[in-house]
Amino acid sequence: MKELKQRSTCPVSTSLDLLGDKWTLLILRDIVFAGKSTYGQFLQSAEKIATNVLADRLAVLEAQGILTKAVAADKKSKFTYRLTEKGLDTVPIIVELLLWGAKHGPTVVAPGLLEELRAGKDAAVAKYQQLAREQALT
Amino acid sequence: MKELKQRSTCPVSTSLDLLGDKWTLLILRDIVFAGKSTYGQFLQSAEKIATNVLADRLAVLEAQGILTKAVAADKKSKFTYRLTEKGLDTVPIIVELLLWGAKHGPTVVAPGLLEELRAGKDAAVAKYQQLAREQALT
DNA sequence: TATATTTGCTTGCAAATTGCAAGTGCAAAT
DNA sequence: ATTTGCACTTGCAATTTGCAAGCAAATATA
Repeated sequence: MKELKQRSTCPVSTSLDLLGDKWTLLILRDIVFAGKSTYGQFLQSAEKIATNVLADRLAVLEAQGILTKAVAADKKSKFTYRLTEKGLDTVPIIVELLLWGAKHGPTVVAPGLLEELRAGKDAAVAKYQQLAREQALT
Repeated sequence: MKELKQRSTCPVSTSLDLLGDKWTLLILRDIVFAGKSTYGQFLQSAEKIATNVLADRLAVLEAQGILTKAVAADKKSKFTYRLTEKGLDTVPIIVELLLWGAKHGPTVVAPGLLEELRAGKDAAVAKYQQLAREQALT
């Protein structure tokens, strides 16, 4: 089991110990905003994560209680990754990264999403968290 | 000049291309929440960043317009790093990381800060942004 | 004026992480 | 019985990180 080393007691630092890399939050983004849940789906994202890096991150995220791994409902040879409540609590972080990137970089955002977030951030965050919770039941 | 490679047009991904590592946001945290501004001060933080990594990150952040480098007011042999408006816009990201870390990890937070953030996130963000702006004038 | 110290880096090198390509094992479909 | 799909694992090269030391210019001290 890979233990996570904590560099300090600062909460920003502690969050970055787990989330501070180029891939982890993209996996969580895929679950929340793209409704993805399987290894194969994560591999298909535009950023092209390497297979070993994906496997490593999924293992760390599961070990840290950010997501759960379960046999898929339809196929026993397939796994379904879902966010825990701790994982759902990262949605505000992802949203702020999204807003910053959309404001300062050349990006493409799903139509309506920016407006929805700007109109009411808390409500939008709650909505996407709830959607992810409901998917976990199917 | 180190060019930043963009993995996709997703705004979350674009933000992580620049901010997605273990050190960059800690430097910004030090400026916003600890009032730091010099190379030597950044080196003294609890997380102990390596000198070459710090030099590299400061160069990237300056090149990307997140911070500005200027000769210090008191000493010509000293430099002062300050946030640009683009840099100040990362404060909400840092705040969300702080809140997540404080909720889910064993951390120590300055007394009153959590209460201040929970009482009114937007107002607190605006306050710390304004404080950083004012420091830039001294 | 000479010497020491402060400040902000740079350099060299070992260790760890990442990226790429290929391969493996198991379940399910054909 | 064989092939396909899915979830990884493995090997290896390239990049990034961490650590220790060194360096150069500006300032402080003797």
